[in-house]
Amino acid sequence: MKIVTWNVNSVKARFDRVLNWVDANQPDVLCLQELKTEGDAFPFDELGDLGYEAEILGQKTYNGVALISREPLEDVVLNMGDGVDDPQARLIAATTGGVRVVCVYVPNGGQLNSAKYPYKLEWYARLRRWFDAHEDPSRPTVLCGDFNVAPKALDIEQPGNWEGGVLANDVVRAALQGVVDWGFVDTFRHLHPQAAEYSWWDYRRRGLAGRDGMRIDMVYATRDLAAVCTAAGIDREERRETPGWTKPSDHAPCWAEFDL
DNA sequence: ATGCCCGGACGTTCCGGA
Repeated sequence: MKIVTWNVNSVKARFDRVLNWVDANQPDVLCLQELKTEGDAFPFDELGDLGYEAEILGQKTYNGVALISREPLEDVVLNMGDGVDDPQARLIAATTGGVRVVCVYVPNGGQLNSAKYPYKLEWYARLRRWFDAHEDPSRPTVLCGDFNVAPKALDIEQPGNWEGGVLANDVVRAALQGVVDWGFVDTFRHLHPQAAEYSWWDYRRRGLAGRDGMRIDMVYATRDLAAVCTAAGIDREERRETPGWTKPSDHAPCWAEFDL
């Protein structure tokens, strides 16, 4: 089973690229973030033609997440439902092909001194409580998405540009670790302990050529599932500009394969 | 010098992204 996460930065602007990528790469499960639509622009019909069904939690302009699978999507959950007044569409979960899949778009955090930063930290704390209350770490579970945290200095191409900021400091890393400690393994890092590969390149820093990438998109799996993870990688080519073709997202698809 | 690029919209400039 091949599971992929991809922050597409508007599914409407990325319509052709998403369908082309799915057709070329044939994932079993695809998790998308930053749809930036409530659903009218989502390619339900075109994905159906390729053999997929989809569930989405849309939002106009910002956020929005989707789960796309060849197998039925069951027991769908939309956002955490924890009583917090939070209208942002950042979590969708479902069971498909025998695996519980949770797709998240973690808040960016803005600046350290902005209100968005404590919102990010609280979102991570809520996510851990949500797992404690609703999910079972003994079940095969995948948590994937855009975590807006580089787990280690190794995950940053130019640490001097980012260390200490909202994506790379001890506090946000501890917040991410709090969720990971529920029972997850970072599949990419598990299989490639020393690999310097990245999943996001800022549009403002000349893309891939700017050599300033970060690995902030991950596919986490529970231990038993990670034990049968046979391959994991990042499709850096998808981040490349293609003359005469739709522009790339600033994030690359990140994938893991499980021998199920 | 910390900027540069994108997508979206109560759009012609702003916000958010990370």
